[in-house]
Amino acid sequence: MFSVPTKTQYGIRALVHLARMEGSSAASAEIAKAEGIPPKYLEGILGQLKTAGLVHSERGKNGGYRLARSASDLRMIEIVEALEGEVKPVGCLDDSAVCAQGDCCLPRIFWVGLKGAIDGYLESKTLLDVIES
Amino acid sequence: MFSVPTKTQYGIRALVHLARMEGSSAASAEIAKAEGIPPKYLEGILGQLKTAGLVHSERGKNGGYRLARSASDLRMIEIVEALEGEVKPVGCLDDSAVCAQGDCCLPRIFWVGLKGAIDGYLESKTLLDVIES
DNA sequence: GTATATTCCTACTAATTCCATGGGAATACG
DNA sequence: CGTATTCCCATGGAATTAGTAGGAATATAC
Repeated sequence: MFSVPTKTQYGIRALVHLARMEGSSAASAEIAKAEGIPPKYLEGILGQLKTAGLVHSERGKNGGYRLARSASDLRMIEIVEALEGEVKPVGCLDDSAVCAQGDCCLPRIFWVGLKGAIDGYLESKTLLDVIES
Repeated sequence: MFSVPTKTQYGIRALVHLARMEGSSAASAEIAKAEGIPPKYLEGILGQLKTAGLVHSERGKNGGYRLARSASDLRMIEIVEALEGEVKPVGCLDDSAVCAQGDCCLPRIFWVGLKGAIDGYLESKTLLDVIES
């Protein structure tokens, strides 16, 4: 239950790698080799992280990726949401009047609470915390 | 991210239904109709809940299901684990020495913490909490 | 003891999501 | 110009989830 997709695990490991570069950049293929991540797959993952503004990139020879911010300023929830979208245990989290009958939406508050517990943890941790743990 | 399978949502709604029966039993088909759950699918779900000891059942005419314990004594984590297994964000939660190289297992502590946050919430809530929320 | 309502068991299919892979265009450096 | 890199789009296989189907076993009521 609640297993984390490889995409997210790969993404975090890639960011850990970048955080250790101390400001200099690393190429996708280089990270992939060091971390044991399928190279082509990682390209896409880094693309998503770039779109979300978590990393910067430079093309061409000597190009590569680097963190957009310091590791202490990168919250884990940003990373997770960039790669997999918002934490959303069930579809009807917001809308309290979806179901006309039955107990369909009764557990809604319960799921909202679960989202709160998960979000709270992910917001409390930064990339630096992960590296130093 | 972290979406809850329909099986678990259905299972919880079925238990909510049973909790409201005040001790008397309800047939699977009856619950399915009232809650808008595919009948044959619900049969299997109730079977799992029975195997886990969360409900009791009686066969034959006038048979059906009832809660094995009072709603205030049924923790939500029991229900989730009965239907989907243990909360396990990543595979290598226990073994701290799985990965020989790379940053594969560095984030382990982070995932252990996430499991703790989720488990903590699910342990703190009972079926009665869900009904009364 | 027969009809009926129910759980219980096993297997199967359909749909969806996850996990990549492939080919090549655009860009930058030397 | 040659090479290393990001970037973009499409495709395919694997795994999981979701739901169906058929019928055996069991209990009740008449």
